[in-house]
Amino acid sequence: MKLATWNVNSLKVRLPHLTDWLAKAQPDIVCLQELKTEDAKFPRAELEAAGYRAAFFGQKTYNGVAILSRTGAADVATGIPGFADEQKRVVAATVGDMRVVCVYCPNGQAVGSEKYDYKLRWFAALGDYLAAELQRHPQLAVAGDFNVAPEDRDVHDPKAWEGQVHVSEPERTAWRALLALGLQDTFRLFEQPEKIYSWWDYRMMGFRRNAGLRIDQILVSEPLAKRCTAFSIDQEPRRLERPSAHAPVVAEFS
DNA sequence: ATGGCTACGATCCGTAGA
Repeated sequence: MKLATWNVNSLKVRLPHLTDWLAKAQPDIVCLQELKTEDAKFPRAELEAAGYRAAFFGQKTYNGVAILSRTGAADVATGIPGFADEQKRVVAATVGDMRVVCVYCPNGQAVGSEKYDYKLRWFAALGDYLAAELQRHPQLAVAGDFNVAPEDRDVHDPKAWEGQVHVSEPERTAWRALLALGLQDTFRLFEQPEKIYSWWDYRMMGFRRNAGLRIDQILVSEPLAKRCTAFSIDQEPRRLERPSAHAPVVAEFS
């Protein structure tokens, strides 16, 4: 069972990349972020032709998330219950025996900004939500763009990034609070080479220089961690013309 | 050197991303 997550940065622009990748990688479940597409314009027919049904929570211009699956999803929930938010950042669904929560965590813009405060409040609300989900669903996966590089080894140049948004201590503490609920970072379940990232800046040839951050993650509950057999980040789509800045991240389960 | 891409929705520039 392959579970993937990919921030596509416009589903409309990236649809050819996405359908090509689905055909090659053959994932069973795919969490998508930054659709930048309202629900009425969601490319349902194209994705169904590719073999995937979709649960989506779209928004014009910004944000927007979806869960694609071969088998279809049950008990779809949108947003964070009890957290009023205009921004469409969360969709959850049950696929087979797995509960999947797809998240597009706020960027935060700059430490100390209004958006940074929103990011920290949003993470606190997400933590409350995931605690409840873990009670109800032992086989829980939380996949998406967390917009936090958890440790310095997840950052190409920790010195340059020190104290900046995505790596600041309050953000890392908020990210670790999710693990404290009983979730594990599938990337760290395996021996990993150094300098593995999931996002590279469009500017300054970020990808060619491997100037990246590992901000896209798949977190899983203990029972799912025991079933996790492989992890990979597929850099191939990042090499294409007009790529998303993010690479697809994949975890496999027995 | 505080820039540098990319997408979007609005026009031919501003906002946002990370």
